[in-house]
Amino acid sequence: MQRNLLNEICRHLHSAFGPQHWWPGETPFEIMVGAILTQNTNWANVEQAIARLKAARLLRPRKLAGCPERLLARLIRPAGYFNVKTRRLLAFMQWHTNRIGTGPLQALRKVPTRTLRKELLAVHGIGPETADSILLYGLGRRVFVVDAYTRRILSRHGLIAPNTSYDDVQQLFHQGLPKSTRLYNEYHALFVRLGKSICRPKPICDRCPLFAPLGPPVTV
DNA sequence: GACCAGGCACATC
DNA sequence: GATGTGCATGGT
Repeated sequence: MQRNLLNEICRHLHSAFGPQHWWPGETPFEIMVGAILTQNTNWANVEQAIARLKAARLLRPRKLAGCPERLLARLIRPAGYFNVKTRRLLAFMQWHTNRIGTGPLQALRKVPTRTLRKELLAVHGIGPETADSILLYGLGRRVFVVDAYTRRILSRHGLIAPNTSYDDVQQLFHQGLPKSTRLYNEYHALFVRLGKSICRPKPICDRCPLFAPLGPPVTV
């Protein structure tokens, strides 16, 4: 792919859709929990689960870490896969307790992103997309999140092969975009925005705004 | 009733 | 290494 084509696409998406203000969440901890709950799940369902956790006053590290499995499963039920996600959340809480505890996130400042990513990927139920969502949106690290929409859109337009690996797609973004956490945040959200509007798994998106003329450059 | 949604682990070949 | 399958709810 041409080096600056990706950048142009992202800028065009921004001019078409505007800023997305991601990730929806009041605290980094809520964002991290949401990243696990949203696995293969509609965000509206996740919101219900998060609201139930909040109502139960469990959306805080110490409380969630000590929450009995059955109660947690009952509360996150609207998010689907509730038994699976209960185990994943509690596995994540073990990492969170060991690494962060109830202290300030500032304490993580000196830990390299590479190290944190490796640790997260070792947690049961956390794969590359979830790890990168936690790193980017929860911890403010400069990693691009590659999700199903991003891969689908790029592959539909012949910009990548359908079976391109997660890490290879991520590399394209890391190499093709200015190295900016803010841009990575905004551009990933924009790919999801575009994907939600027109790029479903089955129908081919022949009205994709990516094919519209590029607008003027936009400062993000 | 069918399809879809901001994945991942595990079994099997 | 590649492919298939289970996990589950709620909205359209």
